[in-house]
Amino acid sequence: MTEISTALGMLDIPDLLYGISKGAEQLIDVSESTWISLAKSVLDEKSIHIASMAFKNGRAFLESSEGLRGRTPVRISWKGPTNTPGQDLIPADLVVDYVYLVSCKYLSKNIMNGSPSHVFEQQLSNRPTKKTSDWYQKVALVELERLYECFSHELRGEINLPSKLSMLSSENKKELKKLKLKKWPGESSALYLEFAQAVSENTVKLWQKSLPKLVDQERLLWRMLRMADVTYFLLGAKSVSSPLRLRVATPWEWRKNFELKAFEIFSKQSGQPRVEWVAVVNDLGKKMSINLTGHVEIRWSHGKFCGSPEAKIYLDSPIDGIPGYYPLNYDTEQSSHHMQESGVENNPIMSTLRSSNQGIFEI
DNA sequence: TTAGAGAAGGCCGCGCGCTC
DNA sequence: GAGCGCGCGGCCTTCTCTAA
Repeated sequence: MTEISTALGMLDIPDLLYGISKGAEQLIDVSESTWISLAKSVLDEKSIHIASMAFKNGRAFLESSEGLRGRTPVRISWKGPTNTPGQDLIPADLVVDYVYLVSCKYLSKNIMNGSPSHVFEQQLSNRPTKKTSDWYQKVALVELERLYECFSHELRGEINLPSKLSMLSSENKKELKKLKLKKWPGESSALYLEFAQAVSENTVKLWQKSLPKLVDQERLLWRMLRMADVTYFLLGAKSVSSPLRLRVATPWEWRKNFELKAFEIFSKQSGQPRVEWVAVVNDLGKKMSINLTGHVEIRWSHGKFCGSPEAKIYLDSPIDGIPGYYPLNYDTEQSSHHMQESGVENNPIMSTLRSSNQGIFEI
C-alpha cells in the first residue's frame, strides 16, 4: 500500500484516490488484483492516513531538487512481494525511470535480517559465502542443551519430546510449533536467561574478532546502514505523524564528509540474546562528533528449537540523524499546490466507498 | 548418472500481544 | 502509546530422495 501510494504521488494525477481508482500505466508490475486489494485496504481509517502520507512523500520526491525536479516519470517499476535472488544490496521497492532507486520504510526500526554467521563472521559481505549453521549451537551449545533438557522435562504430559536436543526430529518440531508456547515453561525460563546471556557474550567475542581494524568496522557500518555503490532515496515515516524523506549517500560520499572514530560492541542482559553496537562518527564539516547506536537480536524466527536462529539488526538512533542520510530539499509551495486535492478525508470517492463498503472497481 | 519433485533451510519484513 | 519479544507468511536456495 505505501509503496504504490508513494509511486502514485510521483505521477501527474490529482490525488491518491483518483490514482487508486484509475490505476496508472506508468506503474509496472502491479497486477489488477493488487489494485483491487489496495482499493480495499484504504477503506480503513489508519491505512488511508499512512497511504496519504506515502502519496505526499511521492509528491515531495517529484518536486525535490535531488529527486525528479518536477519531471513526471515515464516508468516506475514496483518490486512487489517478490524477493531478489541473492542478497539485496539496496532495499529498493521502486525503480523510477530505470535510474532512481526508492526504498519505502514505514514505522520500522528494523534495518535488515540475516543469518548470524553472515552478520557476525562475514561482516554482511555482498553474498554470504560460508554455509550457515545453527548459531546457538556454535556459541552456547552447553547452555542450549541444558535449556532443552529442562524444557522437554517441563512439557512432559503435554507433548512427547526426546530428552536430548540432538534427538529432536522434524516431526517433534512440528508438534512443538502446534503448542504455540508464548512463555518458557516452569524452570526453563531461568535457564533461558542464562542461555541468552551466554549467546550474547560469546557472540560479542566472535564479532569483535571478525572486526580487527577500524576499516573493517567502517565497512560493516556502511552495510548495516544499507549504504551502497549508488545513492538511493528513503521515503517513509518515523511515526504516524512524521514523514521521512532522505537521500542515502554512497560510502565514497560518506568518506568525504565523515570519519569513523570508534566502533564498540557489547552484550546486554535482555529477555533474548542481544548485542549492542555504538559507532562514534566525526562530522568533518561541522567538526562535531555523532554517536550512532543500534542492536542485533539473535532469535528463532520459527518458534522455540525450530530451525536456525536469525540476526535482526536494529537502529536505535533517530534515522534522520544518521551521517550520510540527507533530508530531501523540495519546494513546499509547489508541492502543496500539487497536494491540494490529496485531502482524502473530504474526497467524494472516499465518502461513497465508506458508505457502500464496496471496492473502488465496482463503483 | 542425471533430472525432477518435494522438503527443509534461510532470508526478509510485517505485525500481534504483552508489559511498562 | 511505545517498546519489546517473538511468531507468521512468503519467497528463494539448497538438499535429499526417487525414478528413469
